[in-house]
Amino acid sequence: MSDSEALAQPKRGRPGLSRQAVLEAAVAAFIEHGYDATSMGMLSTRLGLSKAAIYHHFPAKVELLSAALDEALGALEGVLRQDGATTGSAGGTSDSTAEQRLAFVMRGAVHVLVEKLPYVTLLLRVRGNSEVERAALARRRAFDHAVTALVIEARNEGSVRSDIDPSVVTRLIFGMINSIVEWYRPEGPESADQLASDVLAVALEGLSAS
Amino acid sequence: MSDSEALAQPKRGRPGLSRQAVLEAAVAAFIEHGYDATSMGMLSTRLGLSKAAIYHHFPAKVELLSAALDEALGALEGVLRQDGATTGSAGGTSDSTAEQRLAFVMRGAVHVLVEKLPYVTLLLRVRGNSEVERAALARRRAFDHAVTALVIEARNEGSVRSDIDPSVVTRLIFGMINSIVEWYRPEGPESADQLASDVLAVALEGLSAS
DNA sequence: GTCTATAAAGAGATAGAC
DNA sequence: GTCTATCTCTTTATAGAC
Repeated sequence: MSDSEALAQPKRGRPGLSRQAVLEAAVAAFIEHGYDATSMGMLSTRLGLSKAAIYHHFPAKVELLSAALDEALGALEGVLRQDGATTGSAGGTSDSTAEQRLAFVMRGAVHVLVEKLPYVTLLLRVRGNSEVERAALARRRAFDHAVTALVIEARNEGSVRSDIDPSVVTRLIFGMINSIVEWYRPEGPESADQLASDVLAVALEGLSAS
Repeated sequence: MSDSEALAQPKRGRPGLSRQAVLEAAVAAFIEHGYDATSMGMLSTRLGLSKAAIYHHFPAKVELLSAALDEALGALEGVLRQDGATTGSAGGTSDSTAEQRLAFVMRGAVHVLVEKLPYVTLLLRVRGNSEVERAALARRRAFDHAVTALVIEARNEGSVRSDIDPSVVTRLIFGMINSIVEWYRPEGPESADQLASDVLAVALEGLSAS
C-alpha cells in the first residue's frame, strides 16, 4: 500500500479518482484481449478519453501492467504473513500444526482470488516476456516455494500423503485453486466462503464418496 | 486425420515436411509470446525463411492457430470416443461403472496433455477473441459437458461425493489436470504414466494422508 | 487534464521475379 | 518454394495548443 501510491506519478492536485479508473479499465481489457493485443487506442475508446490523456495517468503501457500485478502479488504475499500462516514463533500466538497452516493458506489464496479476481487473473497469464513480467514471475515463484515448504512440513508431520512428490502435490493443488479464475464470478450463486470450503474438501479428501 | 490434410493447401508436389515444421515453430512461438504478440516476422526469423515464404504454407496467420487447436481438440475428443469412456452400449464390450469411465477419461486427458503438450497448452490459453478461437472454445465446452455428465452419473451411482455441485467438481478436477501444461516437461524425471497415476490419486483421494 | 496532430516503427498480407 | 520490395493499416509514444 505504501509504495503503490508513491510510485509513477507526480501527483500534484488529486489524481486518485481517475488513475484507479484507468487501471481498472485497463485490467479488464488486458484480460479480454491479452496484454499485448490490447492497444492504447482500445483503452482510450473504453474510457472515452484520447490516447494521449492516458499517458497523463500512466507514463507507459507497461506501467499499467506493473501496477495490476503488484496488486495481486501483494495480496497473495499478505496471506503468508498473516498469523494463521505462521507458527507464531515471533509473536505470542499459540502453535499450530503444519496441516492447519497449509489449510489456512489455501483458504486465504481462494479468498484473494475472489477479492482481487481481475488482478490475479492477469497475474496467472503472465509468461515472462518483459522485465515487468519476469519480476512478477519471480515473486510468484517465491510464494510457491513457501507453500511447498508448508506441504513438506505437513508431510513430515504425517498429515499429508508421502507417496507423491511434495512439489507435484503443491502444483496440482494450486493448479486447482488457480483455475478458479477461469470460471468463478462473484455475482454468481456461490459465495467465496462456500467456494473455499469446496476447494478445501476436494483438495484434502478428493472427489470420491466418503 | 482425414480432414487435417485435406484442408488449407493445394498440396501439389510434397508439402508435408515443411508445413509441419512451420506449424511446430509457430506453436512454440505462440506459447512463448502469445498468439497476438507473435509477428510473422518473428516466425520467419525463427524458421530462417522470409515472411512471404510462410504464406506459401499457410494462407494466413490465423490458419496456423486453427491447425494447432484442431490437433489438440481432436486428441481430447478421441478420448471420449474410446471404448473405456463409453458404456459399450453400441459395441460388444462389457458394461463398466461410471466411476471407471470417469477415471479412464481423466487418465486419457493427462496422456493427451503430455503427448500433445504444445497444442493443448495453446488451446488452454484461447479466450475467444476471433472466430477461430470461439469455435475452439465451443468444442472445448462440449468436452467439458461430456465429462460433467460422467461426474453426475458417478455421483448417482454413489461413487462420487454428493455434497458439492457436480459442475464445480468437474471444473476443479480439470483445473488441476489442465494446470499440468504449466510445469510438466516430457524430458523431466516423471513419466506420463507416473504423472497420470499421481493426478488420479490426488483427484480421487485428496492430499491428506491415508 | 484533455485535446488534435503526428512521428517512427512494425504489423499482416500481396506482387512478381527467380 | 523462396526471395525482395512494397502496400496499407495500426502500433506506442510525443509535441504542443487549450
